[in-house]
Amino acid sequence: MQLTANQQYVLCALKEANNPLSAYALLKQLRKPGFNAPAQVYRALDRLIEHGLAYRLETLNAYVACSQQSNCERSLMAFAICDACGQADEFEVNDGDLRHWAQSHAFDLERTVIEIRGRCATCTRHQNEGAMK
Amino acid sequence: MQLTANQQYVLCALKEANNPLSAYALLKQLRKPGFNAPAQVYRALDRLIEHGLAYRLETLNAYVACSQQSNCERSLMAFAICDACGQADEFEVNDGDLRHWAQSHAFDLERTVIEIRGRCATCTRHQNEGAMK
DNA sequence: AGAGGTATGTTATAATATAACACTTCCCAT
DNA sequence: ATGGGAAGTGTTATATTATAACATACCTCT
Repeated sequence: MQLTANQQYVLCALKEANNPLSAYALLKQLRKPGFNAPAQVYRALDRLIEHGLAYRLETLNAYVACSQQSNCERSLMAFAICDACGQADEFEVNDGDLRHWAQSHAFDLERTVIEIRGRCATCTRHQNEGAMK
Repeated sequence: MQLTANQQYVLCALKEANNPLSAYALLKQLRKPGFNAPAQVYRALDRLIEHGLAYRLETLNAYVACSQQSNCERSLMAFAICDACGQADEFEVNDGDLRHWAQSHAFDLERTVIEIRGRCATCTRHQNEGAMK
């Protein structure tokens, strides 16, 4: 898989970010390398997502690089998104339940989205410390 | 739980629709009863969602009425969304896996989103018939 | 009656995403 | 080698989704 220059720019920006980035945040960052319009960002994102190198977080309208070294494509990834700090953790889940429902309802499953929202360990700890004063 | 007039209008519109409706589709439908601005729709939706009477479909930016008679709040609901006809089926899933991940990572889970995309049984059948000509 | 909370109507604007079109680049089949 | 097609690019314009802000209205409890 060979990435174009634009796709590499976007992927690098996502990898260097600590948090998910919106398409417009990416655009802002990539003005210097020559990005001028949202379509450029969205097109690169589309390809990256197609190839499993990035994900769109549906509950956030934002994008992240795939954090797994190997094949994200083989397994189902879920995201835990912290509402306090914005970090998104990717993890693998067993989708047996969903596949079972799909099969028993003759639903031809193409794509699965699983996102959980809440507070990450770090932010929960800080919140508690605050409360203890 | 007592709904206001606006909330009832929105809930009825959602219930009568076969498919998920966008906020602006709702607005368009509710011009006659006196809706004039998106904020009116969004506010009503917020309350309905808060009370478990409606859901937002994150992958669709659209809204549906809860299809369960009883308490959707007690269990985790997932949606199967057909990319051909747009229908969204609500069903209950076991989120043991996710809760387990959250617990073992000290993630304070607030909300879970599960949506699957694909083709419903009916549309898959029609597609096949089409291909058989 | 009046204070506090929630809902409402309204105007304006922010944030996210796509359409459309002309042009380029690259590959490879003739 | 060449020209034809697929994919990518740069650009302008616009569509779609969502929120901010603020004045007013409507309840409910005292």
